[in-house]
Amino acid sequence: MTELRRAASVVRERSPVPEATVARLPLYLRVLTSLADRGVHTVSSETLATAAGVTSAKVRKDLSHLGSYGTRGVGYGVDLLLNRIAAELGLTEDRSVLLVGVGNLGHALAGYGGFQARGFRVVALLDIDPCRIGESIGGVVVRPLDEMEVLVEHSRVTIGVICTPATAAQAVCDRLVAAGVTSILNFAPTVLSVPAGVDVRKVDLAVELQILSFHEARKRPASSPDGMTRATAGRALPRTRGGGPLVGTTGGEAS
Amino acid sequence: MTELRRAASVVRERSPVPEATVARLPLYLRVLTSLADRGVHTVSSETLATAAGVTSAKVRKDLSHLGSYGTRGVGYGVDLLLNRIAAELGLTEDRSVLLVGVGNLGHALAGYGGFQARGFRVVALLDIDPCRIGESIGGVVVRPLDEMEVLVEHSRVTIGVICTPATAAQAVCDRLVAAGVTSILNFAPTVLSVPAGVDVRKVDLAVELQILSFHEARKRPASSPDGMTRATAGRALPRTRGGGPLVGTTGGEAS
DNA sequence: ACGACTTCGTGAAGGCGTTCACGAAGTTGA
DNA sequence: TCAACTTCGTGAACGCCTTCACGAAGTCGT
Repeated sequence: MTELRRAASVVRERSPVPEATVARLPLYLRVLTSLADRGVHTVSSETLATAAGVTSAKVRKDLSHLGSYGTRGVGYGVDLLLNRIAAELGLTEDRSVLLVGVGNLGHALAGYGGFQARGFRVVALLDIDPCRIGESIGGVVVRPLDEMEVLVEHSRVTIGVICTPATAAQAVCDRLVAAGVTSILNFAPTVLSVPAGVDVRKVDLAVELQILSFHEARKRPASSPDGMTRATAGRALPRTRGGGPLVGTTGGEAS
Repeated sequence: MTELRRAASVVRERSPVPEATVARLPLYLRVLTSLADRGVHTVSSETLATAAGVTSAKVRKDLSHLGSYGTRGVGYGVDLLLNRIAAELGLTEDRSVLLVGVGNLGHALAGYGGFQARGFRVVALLDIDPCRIGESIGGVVVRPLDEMEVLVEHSRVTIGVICTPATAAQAVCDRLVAAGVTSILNFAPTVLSVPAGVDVRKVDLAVELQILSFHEARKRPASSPDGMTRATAGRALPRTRGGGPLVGTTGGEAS
């Protein structure tokens, strides 16, 4: 107000969108899409909050980072907000995705409809196993790993999905980065190291279960089955390792 | 003190473990398991931190919530710490898991080796589609949805995994809760409402990609359709968002 | 036109988590 | 034994995010 307002036509935000807000934008987007499909034209922060499972204050604060797109006394325009969030998430142009490792999980992700439904196109599938090459999943043919560089160059892929065993993940990651991929979604249970400027997000399915298990343990206080106290001497982890590999192969693909 | 302290031998901490710490314990557990397999007996917070991709201060603070299990000047005993974390996560007794919805993703999760490798047993698979019933995945046979209540009762399952389409998720969730399940891992892209006392964690694969897309959009301002190719790949800090033409084409929900 | 009502946008306060810095407590070597 | 060194455990400061509370700004009914 007192400050000289930059009256430029472009939205000159610095980078006012907190990471926590970014993580919720896809949630709002999903709700708004559903509302739009049902023909709803306006929505209040309260309604949107309930549908998204958050508080209304959070919704308003989050959306305020994108600018003022609401109308006081009415709410937010569904279509307007929907476009605004889609733009903020960079979904106006569809993003191409390359998936490496068509094993158990990779195969499922390749055929997962949710990706395409929300603006992502899996343009290439890669695997090192000759048996899998040539197979078609969701209209995309599995190609040998060596074609990675050519594919990235050609199709302008910027996002890579790693579904390989943990042991191969870092090597694949390095090749992806070298080829020009700048965002990686990692499903392998291992920590990836990448140069600055490359984003990595990881999804570890077992970790989610372990977190639930933690809370379960607090609900049912470790009932001692035989009346003996928990003073086990040996390994408590019920791992049933048959042979002992040198490198810890916890998890990973099992095909 | 004011409260009668239980002198039991078991650790009876209330819940001084912050949620953020809980989320990292599985990570430490994975690293420690790997170290144990390699015959390493002690590890410093610095080494553990590097392997887990966090800072050493964070490791020490996290582990301090579990008690003093380190030795100054030396580090942490790998086996000791491994057992301690496993106990904290409730993994000393193996947790049974029930999976509902053996579709694309559910099928992959049922066969995912990572669960069993880390102390979880998928004891039942359910689906409503008659065509899928009878199929065996990883040694477990797919059963009709109606057997849910009996199975939960019998096998003492406390964790349920939902891999159904979004439209069916809430109904399945309600049945699970009614049957006695108190922790739910939800892969369906919808918000589940549950009574107090039930924990829900959600994993939305498309959301992860959308978050990556957000950061991609900031790396490459997207406006110029054919500006630079790869020559300037890397740093692009001075983001200058151009007012992009919004063509929001976000598809509807997918199965 | 205008008061009543609804809802957004936002400063302020509070809570949680991360990072820093350093004393405490152990080991190692002579 | 004792000094030098390593590393843990932790109080304190800092920053991010959430929550609260309320003014601002619009709509609606008469």
